[in-house]
Parts: sequence; C-alpha cells; structure tokens
Amino acid sequence: MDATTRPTLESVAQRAGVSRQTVSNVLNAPHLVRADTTDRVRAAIDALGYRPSSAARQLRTGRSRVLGLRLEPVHDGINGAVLDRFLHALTESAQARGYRVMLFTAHDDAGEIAQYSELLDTADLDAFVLTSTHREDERAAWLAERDVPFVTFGRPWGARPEDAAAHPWVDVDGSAGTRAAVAHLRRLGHERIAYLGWPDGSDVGEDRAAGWAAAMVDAGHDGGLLRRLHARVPDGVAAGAQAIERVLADAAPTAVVCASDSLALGALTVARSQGTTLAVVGFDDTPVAAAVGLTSVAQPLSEAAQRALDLLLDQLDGTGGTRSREVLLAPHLVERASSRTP
Amino acid sequence: MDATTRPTLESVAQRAGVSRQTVSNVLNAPHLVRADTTDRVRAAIDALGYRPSSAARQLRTGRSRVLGLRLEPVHDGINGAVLDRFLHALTESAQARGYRVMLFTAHDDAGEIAQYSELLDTADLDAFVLTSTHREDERAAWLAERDVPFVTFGRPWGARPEDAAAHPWVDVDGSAGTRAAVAHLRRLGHERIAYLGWPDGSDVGEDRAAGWAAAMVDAGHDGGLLRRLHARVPDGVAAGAQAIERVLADAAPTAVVCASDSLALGALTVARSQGTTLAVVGFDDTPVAAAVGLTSVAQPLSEAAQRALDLLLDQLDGTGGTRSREVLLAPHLVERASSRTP
DNA sequence: ATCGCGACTTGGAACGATCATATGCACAGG
DNA sequence: CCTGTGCATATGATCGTTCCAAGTCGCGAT
Repeated sequence: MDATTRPTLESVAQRAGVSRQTVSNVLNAPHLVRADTTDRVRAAIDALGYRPSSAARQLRTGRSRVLGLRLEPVHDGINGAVLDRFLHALTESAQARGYRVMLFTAHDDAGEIAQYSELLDTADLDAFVLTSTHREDERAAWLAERDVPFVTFGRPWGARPEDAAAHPWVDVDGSAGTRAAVAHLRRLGHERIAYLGWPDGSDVGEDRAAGWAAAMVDAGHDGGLLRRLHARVPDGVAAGAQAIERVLADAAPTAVVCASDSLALGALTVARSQGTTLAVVGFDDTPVAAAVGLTSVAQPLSEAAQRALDLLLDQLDGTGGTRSREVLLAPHLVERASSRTP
Repeated sequence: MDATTRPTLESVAQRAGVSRQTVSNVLNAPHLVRADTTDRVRAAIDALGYRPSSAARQLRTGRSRVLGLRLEPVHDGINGAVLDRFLHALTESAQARGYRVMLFTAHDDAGEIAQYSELLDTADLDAFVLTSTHREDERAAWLAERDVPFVTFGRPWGARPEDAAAHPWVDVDGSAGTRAAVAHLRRLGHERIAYLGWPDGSDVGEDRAAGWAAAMVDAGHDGGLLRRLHARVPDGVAAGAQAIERVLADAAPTAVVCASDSLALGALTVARSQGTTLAVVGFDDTPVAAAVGLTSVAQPLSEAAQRALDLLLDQLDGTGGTRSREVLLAPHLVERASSRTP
C-alpha cells in the first residue's frame, strides 16, 4: 500500500491474483472474462482506487477521447450566448459519454485548419465540432480529406443539392422558426407583419427570411407589399431601431419578426418609446429576450449538442445510434409580453 | 518517406544522422547541443514535419500541458458573457504558451472536486483555473492539500486577513470600479447618486457597494441619505426596474450606479420610458451595454486571463515571471450615452 | 605519448496501457 | 487413450517520448 504511487494495471492484477491483460479485459471486453474473476478484479480496482492512465492508453491506441472545438471571439454577446449554451450542453453530453472537450482559438478558417493539424499531430484529438458553417467552407473539406471525424453545428450551405449530404451535421430549422412566429402573430390577429433581417450573403439569414416570406404568401400577401415589409440591415440594436422606424413609416405593420434578438431589441425599444403597440418577435431566445420580455424563437441547443455528439460517436465508436447523418431540429416559440394583440 | 506513418524522434534522428536523444535535446535542452548539429536536426524536423506526441511525452513526464476549467451553466447570459470573454482570453493566452484548456461541467462544488480527482488521475491535468470563488470555498483547500497548481479568478473571500494570501488569485477591483463611476457622475455635475446592488451575502456585491459608499462619503454625504439611496435587490432586469422606481420616488436621485448591467438595463428602461434624465452606469460592460448605449464599468478580462496564466506558469514552469501571487486589476469606465449631465 | 577533462552523443530502460499470440485447461469425439 | 476444440487467462512486444548512465571525441596538460 504505497500511497505515493498510483495504482496501475499491474498492481491491480497482482492484488486480484490475475494478469494485467485480464484486468484490461474486465474494463474493455468484459464478455471475455468469467463472472467470478470479474468480481475479484472489480474489488481490487475499487480497493486500490485504480483509474486508467489516458496517456498510456492514448499512446497505444491512438485515440484520446477528446473533441476539439474552436472558441470564437465574442463578437456580439447577445447572439454569442447561443454558442455558449451549445458549448455547455456539448461538454456535459460528452462528459457523460467519457469524452472531453478541448478548446482552441483561431483568427480565421486558415488558422483553424492549422490548429486541426497541430492538435491531430500532437494531441491525437479524436474529432472536431465545427460551428458557424458558411459557403465554401474549406474546413470541412480539409477534415474529410484526412478522414478525421467531425460534425458541424450548421448545415453545409451550398448551391448544389449534394452539398447537403457532404458530411454529418446538426442544425436548427430557422425557416420553421420564423414561420411559427408569423403563425403565432396571425393567431393574435396581426396581418401586416414586417420582417427585419440581415443583408444578402448570410445563408442563415436567407433561411430565416424565407420562412417569414413563405408564411406571408400563404396568408395571401403579394410580392409588392412583402418587399416593403422586409428590411435588410446589419445585425445590431441600433440598426434594428432605425430599420423599424423606416418600415413603420413606409408600410405600417402591426407586428415584426426579427432575425435576431439584437434587431428585435432595437425594434422593441422604438415601439416602447413611441408608445406604439407593435408586436415584436426575436430570434435565439437569448437571456436578454427573457430579461426584457421579448417573445423569441428558441433553438433547442441542448438537443442539438446531444445529437451532434451522437453523430460523432457513430463515427468513432458506432455507439451514437443515430439513423440519419443530417439532423434538422425544429425550434419553438417562447411567448412573452412583446407579442400582443394588435 | 512513408506518408502513412507519422515521423517520430527516431526517424528524425536517422535522417539527421544523430541519435534520438540528441533530437530530444534540440527541442528540450538546446544548450546541450552544438550549433551545427542543431541546424541539421532542425532541418530534418522541418523536412519530415515532425511533431512530438504529447501522449508519449505525458506518459513519460507526467505532465500534459493542459489546464482544466469548469464551464458553469449560463444562469444569466448578460453576466455570463463575462466568463465567456475570460475563457476566450484564457484559451488564447494558454495556446500561445503551449498549453490547452480542457472543459468540464459540474452541478456543485462537490461535483467539481470529483471532476478534479478524475481529471488528475486519468488525464494528468497540470493545473486548474477556478471561477466564482465564494466564502468557505472547499475547492481551493482540496487542491492545495494535494499540491495541485491552481489560480482563482476571484479573490479568496473570507473573514480572516490571512485568507487573502491563501493561494494565487487574480481579481478585478469592483470597489474601484464603482468609485470611478461615482467620480465620473460627479464630474458631470451629479450629486444625488443612487446605488442598485444585490442583497447581503454576495462578497462581490459588498465590494462594489463599498466603492460607491466610500465615494459618496468622500463627497460629503451622510449615512441617512445614503441608506435611502441604496437599494438591495436580486439581479435581473425586472428587479432593477422596480428598484429604481422605488428609489426615484423616495430619494430623487439624478443618477444611479448599478452592480450589474442587468440591473442597469432595468433602470435605463424605466428612465427612458418615464422620460426622466436619470443617468445610469452599469457594471461589466457586457455586449448588451454596448448595444443599448449604457455607460458601464469594464473589467480587463483579457489581462485578467493573461495574469492568471502567468500565475499558473510560475507554479508549473517558473516561466510566468510574476512578482506577486495576488493580482488585483483596476477596471475602467466605458462612457456612453446613458450618463449625461443632470 | 598518455592521461584527464569537458563537451557532446549514445543506447538501454522506463512510463502504463493494448495488441497479438501463446498457454493451460476442460470437455467431447474418434 | 489420444487428440481436437473452445474458452479463460498469461506473456511478450509495442506505442514515442524522456531519464539515466555510459560512451566517444578532441584537445591541452603532464
């Protein structure tokens, strides 16, 4: 009983009166070991407080049970909270399955790829989780080329249909989110429902805008009015405020659906200061939305993280147990005071 | 040139015409190797694209160059952004020094300690960074007892003076922050400056409140008025709004300093909706503050992370180069539209 | 010419796990 | 009675690095 030395497979084996390999089998291939031997070994493991050294295992197997994720700079803390919650859920799910999350930073995609390369070479990371996918994302191609398991949180955006199945991914259906927002507002009696979205070029933005537009067309609105109800501005509270003022003056909507809580917060501020009864719906259900009573489209981040992990484990262990390699989750609307009857 | 096999010390040594150990020395103890030999070895390393296996190194040395950090659940995304930015800065600094950050989650301090134990045993983590320190924090004692290097982001709060030097820590001087806020407001001509803080029991809260109180006493205000200007409410936007209404009615302040941006946002909302010219100063300079034009006390999070890392490296390598084991950083005020002349 | 010394280099052992292969053993079939 | 089969367990080799003790080399001193 030397308290200073960590127990190893060898010392456990000695105590249980078996060999190294038998102890290893108890842990990694229990079906090979007879029940009574297993019991004796387990007792020895508990008695000594044995825990396997991941360094030794990693050296031998080439696997580390560690996932890599790039921590992006906090551009906008309002929307940044989305990734924060995803990260927390991912860490928790991974931990429950015996995996860890290791962070790294990079200033651009090329830097991220350089980090992949270094982490794979030195730390033997098992897989990566990519966020903020975008058009012509070279990161996915780089990893795929090298047969490194990975999932993206975000669809593979691209013009060609085969891009959609390029690699495993998890995403939230933004279009369904804005559609639900419109449905909610129409149920409350709103008809002229505006949309505050981002400028062209953002695929996520197009997706969210498309849901609103489709729902409005379904409701019988024609193209001319839709164009006047649709503002495209860069993300931000101030931009949202200015945009809603223009749209209010031009098209007199009674409600507005926004591509983000930032834009929605701007709209809400204007509405409240002008005493207007404009109903506002945001997107992402950030803590700010909860704080100011803003109805918002909530992404199921916890589930997204769980599913992303499943997709990874399928590639790593085969223990993920998923059917499809593409997972599109439906968001749900969190109703608060900002959406009321017109 | 076998593309399928990673280069090892051995293959580099062969190519350079030296032995394994010499290559290792070039990397870890360059002073032992003659200059021309070093050059040849370096050339071989570059030619083969050699990168040391951290698993093998870890197995031999018992060090992993990995830091552990508990990712707390996102209680309030407004203030949660503070830890988010700290984490980003920490990851970046660590990466620059050859260290990585590994995450874990836990539901309470006991769970966190269980994770320490497991991570130390299995993954040989080199050190931990603790956040959200509080009174009678058992985590620090557990780690200290086992001689595990760690730093806390947050002072060791405790009654006895010797607690302050219990272990290395980095913190931001909240008291100096609120003091600076009061000074700023007085410079603008404000005299009756209220304070929205948290209920008793939060050491961070007491610290911030103390700065305001001291500055007000310096300005010649007496205890009676101070008590009426000081509200204690749980954190949150709604709580902030209600509290400022009470204080406005009771003590008629022209400005208010808040313990958080959440409280400040509540105060600001009330001020704007009532058309009052109340000046508001928040705390933490979260992205929300920037978004809504709220003057706020900014914590130097990037520097805090850097200093925390230095304190760790001092314990690990001796390469941190710090003098003191306690680092108290001064915050600075970010002035925006919410603070104006009365 | 030999020795000693310092500067540099070398090969073996070790870290703690897993892989591949070998052995012991019980039992059934020829 | 011997052999083949299958299962449970044991043994040796290996992953790639660093530690350790011993080795080689050139060069000036004796």
